[in-house]
Amino acid sequence: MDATEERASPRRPMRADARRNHDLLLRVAAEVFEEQGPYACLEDIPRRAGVGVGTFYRHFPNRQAILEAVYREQIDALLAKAAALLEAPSAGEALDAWVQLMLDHILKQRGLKAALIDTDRTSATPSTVMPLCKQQMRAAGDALIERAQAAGVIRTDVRAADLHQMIHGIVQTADETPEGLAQAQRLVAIMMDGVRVHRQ
Amino acid sequence: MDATEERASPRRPMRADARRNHDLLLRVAAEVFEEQGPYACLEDIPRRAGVGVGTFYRHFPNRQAILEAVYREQIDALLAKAAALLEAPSAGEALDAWVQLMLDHILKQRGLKAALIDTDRTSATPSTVMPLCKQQMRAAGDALIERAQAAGVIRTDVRAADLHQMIHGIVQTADETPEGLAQAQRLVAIMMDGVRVHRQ
DNA sequence: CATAATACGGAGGAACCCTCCGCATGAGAG
DNA sequence: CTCTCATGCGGAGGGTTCCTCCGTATTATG
Repeated sequence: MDATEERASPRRPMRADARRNHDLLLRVAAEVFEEQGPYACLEDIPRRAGVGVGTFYRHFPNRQAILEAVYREQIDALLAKAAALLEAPSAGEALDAWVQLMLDHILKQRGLKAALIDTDRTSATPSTVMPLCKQQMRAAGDALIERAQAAGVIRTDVRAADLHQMIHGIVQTADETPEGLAQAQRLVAIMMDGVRVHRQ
Repeated sequence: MDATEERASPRRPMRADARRNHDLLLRVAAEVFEEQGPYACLEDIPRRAGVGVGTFYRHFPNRQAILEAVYREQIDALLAKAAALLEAPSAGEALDAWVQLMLDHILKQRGLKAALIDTDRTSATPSTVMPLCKQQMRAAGDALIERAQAAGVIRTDVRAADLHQMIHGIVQTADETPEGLAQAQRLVAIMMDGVRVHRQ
């Protein structure tokens, strides 16, 4: 689940210094993209991490690779939280929490995702990471939704795909301004109200 | 209205060769971005147009400038069509046609718009083009909506901003695949059905 | 036609992306 | 602990792209 053990599989389990640098670069890359956007100068990453450019490019041969790795990392964190929410006492509150997590995630990462789509469109080798993430997110959402449906708190004709498309639509069109964000919050709340079962 | 007369205002009316090159570069740039996406190599544009790079960069000093100009051009074309639709005999059909135009526009230009948002975020001078376009599009949409409302064919509690946010949301989250596009068409149709007045 | 204002072209500096290869270091055997 | 070698590191440097600068060419005007 935690990505710190990735890249281990094929033969040997990756040398200790390589693993250290890999993880360090990934952390620093997330920082740099957060500050400067997904088209930040890649050489800033090894520079800030205090390693050589060669090291960086061996771990992540191009922009697509590092963007994917950062994205993957964030999705993994989200999926872990979704799994934890499955254990929460209230199925309805767990679903609400999940929706809020999705909202924050989309808001923060829409630039990164757009860049990923773009580099993917350009590159010769279409990414497998994005479709996989989508599928995993959907599965995680469905689990939470089914539990809430079993508890009788939300409508039974809704699936994760529907929820995700609605949230995406609302959030991606939101302005970057505080009012835009508040408006997105409001619309998502209204949407979730429509999804809930209201007994009289 | 037509953008061929822009850049004329401040003092003199722009030399003939300059105007020619400006318009030519704008046309070629639209082609190049269409083929290679908004992060295409800028030098391809003057090369393909058969002029020097210096000429290109004098007219459009950086990527943000040329992206904005191309975007502006497309919005102008849309606004002209909206104005024409105001003269159409059926207010209801005019609104439907407008929605369809919006849908096509968003589908085709979402990459360009994302790039614009990104270069804007990076640049020191925030663009005034995007907000202006948004406002103009909204005004154009409102005019068509109000006419349809006066004709009694759509609900009276809807404004262009609502329609735009819904269409944007649906279209931007659509897959690039044919099914994704068909799905977007379907959802927009459903949405418009909800906006219409249904007499019994 | 002469002159001044304007525009053109492309060389070149700076930034960036990525590759390559000589050197360093960690992992496992003895 | 030492030796060996597979693995990893660093950074010089080549190719590309962005953009600037300025000598030359073209257009507008009297």
